[in-house]
Amino acid sequence: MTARPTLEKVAARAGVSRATVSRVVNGSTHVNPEIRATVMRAVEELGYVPNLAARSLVTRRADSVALVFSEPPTRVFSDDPMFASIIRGVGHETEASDKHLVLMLAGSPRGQERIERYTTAGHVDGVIVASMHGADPLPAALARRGVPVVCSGRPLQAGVQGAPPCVDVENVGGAEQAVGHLVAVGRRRIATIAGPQDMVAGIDRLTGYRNVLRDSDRRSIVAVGDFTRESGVAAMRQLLRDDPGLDAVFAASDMMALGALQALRQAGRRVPDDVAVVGFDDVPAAAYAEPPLTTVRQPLHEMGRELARLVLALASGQDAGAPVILPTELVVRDSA
Amino acid sequence: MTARPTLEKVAARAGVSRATVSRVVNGSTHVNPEIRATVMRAVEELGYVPNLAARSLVTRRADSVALVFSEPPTRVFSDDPMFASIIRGVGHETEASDKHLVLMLAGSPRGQERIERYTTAGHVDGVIVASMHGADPLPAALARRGVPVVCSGRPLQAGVQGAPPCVDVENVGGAEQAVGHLVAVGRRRIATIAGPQDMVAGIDRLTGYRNVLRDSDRRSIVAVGDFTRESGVAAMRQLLRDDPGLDAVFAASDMMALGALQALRQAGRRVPDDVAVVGFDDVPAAAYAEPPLTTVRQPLHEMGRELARLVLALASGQDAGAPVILPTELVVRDSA
DNA sequence: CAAGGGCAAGAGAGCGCTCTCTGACCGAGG
DNA sequence: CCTCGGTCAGAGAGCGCTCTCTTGCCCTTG
Repeated sequence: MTARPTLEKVAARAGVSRATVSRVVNGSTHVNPEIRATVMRAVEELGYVPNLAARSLVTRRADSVALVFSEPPTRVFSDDPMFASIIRGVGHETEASDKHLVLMLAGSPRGQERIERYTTAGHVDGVIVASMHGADPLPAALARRGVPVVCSGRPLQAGVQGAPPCVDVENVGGAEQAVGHLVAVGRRRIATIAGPQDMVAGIDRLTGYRNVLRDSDRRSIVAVGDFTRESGVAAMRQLLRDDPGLDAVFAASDMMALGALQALRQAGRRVPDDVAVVGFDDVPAAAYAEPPLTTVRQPLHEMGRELARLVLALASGQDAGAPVILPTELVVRDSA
Repeated sequence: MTARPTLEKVAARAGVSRATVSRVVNGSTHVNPEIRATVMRAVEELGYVPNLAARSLVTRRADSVALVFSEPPTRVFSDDPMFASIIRGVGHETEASDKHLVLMLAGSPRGQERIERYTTAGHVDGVIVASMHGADPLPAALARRGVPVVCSGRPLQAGVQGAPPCVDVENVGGAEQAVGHLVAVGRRRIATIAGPQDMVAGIDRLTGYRNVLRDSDRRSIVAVGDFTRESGVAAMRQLLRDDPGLDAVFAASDMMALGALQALRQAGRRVPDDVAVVGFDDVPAAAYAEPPLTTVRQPLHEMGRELARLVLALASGQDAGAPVILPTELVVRDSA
């Protein structure tokens, strides 16, 4: 690694002081255009790039944002295209603001601690916590130390004063759309494969399901999965045992819906003729399922962008404002 | 944000000098155990966390690694679970080495330039370039400036002196396994849906296909896709037009294989009875396809880990060594 | 013509840390 | 007795940058 030029070097070359070069590099006004040009040339010729560590040391800004997945990454990253979309959205926005994105995956408990140390140490301007579990202690810990933090997904203890700002989708509303559609097409015995009940998305989507059933005077038939395909298969089988006469299923995630499709096929039920199926997420695979899956689309990319925008706003001293809730949209395909 | 304690503060509290605290914090030997304990206590009580910017400024290390996806991220991150696996693998390893992971997605040309500036500026100890396009100028630019760089996927100009070190999978060998299997089960007219011919993975897998066909005295039937599902559908249709009598297809990616499955179904061909299909990648969806897809598994997670290990080794001054080529494995399911 | 105001550039003090160098103190050997 | 080598803690010099403060200049004004 060859020695990289410093401000000092550039200043010497341009025949000005360090301070002036700094002003030019940082785009300050109040610099004589002629001198500015000279400095620019020197910067160019020397290939000068500011040392961020030095800058960060004095400005106490890091120009970076941490994106934390504090789940054990196995589940998080395997199947689920959602996380990639969020990452993309966040990256999109951080790039636009010229910030860097530090990705932290909490594999081990040691990783957890590491993340907490790192993020609370002021090495980032803000933290996006994409953990879906409500019980995650990280957001609160960060907030306590004054680090700007934004959560993806309404935290479980929401409503409590001091809950960190968050970005979420209309989980209740989306589920209502899905189940409402099932009701509208005349289904009578509508079951659900709920998500894990320690995650807000799991809880809220079940709430939406129950809301519609209550209002339409139907009995609820519930099995619980963990958002994975395998759990969808198991839950569907359970449902078929519990109520062989069911004629519709709302799955709280597309992966579970795909699993349900598989279980239904194995059980000899036709979709949607015998059993209508609606999922949630609109993952790419949903459109290619057999039959193509009717589902509730969430704007993941937009969610990532919003997350980044919000944390950046907080980092620049603005107030949090109300939680951002993004709309969902029912995508009707063939399965219901 | 409350003022975070500095080394100075800790030193004052422990009644020692800054240097001693530094020694303790950095785990140097040659410190009296008693004093060490006192210092540790002070660190604990004050909640001291070292300022990385300051440390980095003097040590000229960044303790972080950049992972660059220099493709337009649309394709990269959408469907493809591969990237998530690589990220996970890299994250796994960086965490183990207590390094940070800076993720950079080149969306725009401006992003490209930004990445180049950032990575060449010495703000990271090393760079992992996960661009699959052989023509990417970034690795060479980095190598020129002395920044440790590792590529995922053998670069196109390999063999040329000064090609950066890389980690790749047995693309040729994997394709040979796949097509060999097709030959072994008695297929006569074996077509391929090749990947893009400006990517090494695309080129190499086609080479593997041709190798086996040549040796087994069969005619090659080739259509080219771009690794996406949609392109798989289109290519399969083309193939069916070109040679309606084909009885097997090797697709250079699972997504294309899934597309092929769909096109075959629509064309009324049974898989594997009429046409056998083999994919490449072993994405999670492959196991759930109708019928479950026979494919070539690549150890993506391991690839990520190896990538990280390699760049970390380079960063610590070790030599590159030969390219790391990870083995692939034929996973026989029902489609062939 | 002197005094005041405004603006551009330089000087210099750190930001928090590491690391070399110096100095103090100990026990051993001449 | 003094010297020598060895170990461990402190002193202090920066790392490259930003930013406040000061200085110097020119133009306006009384």
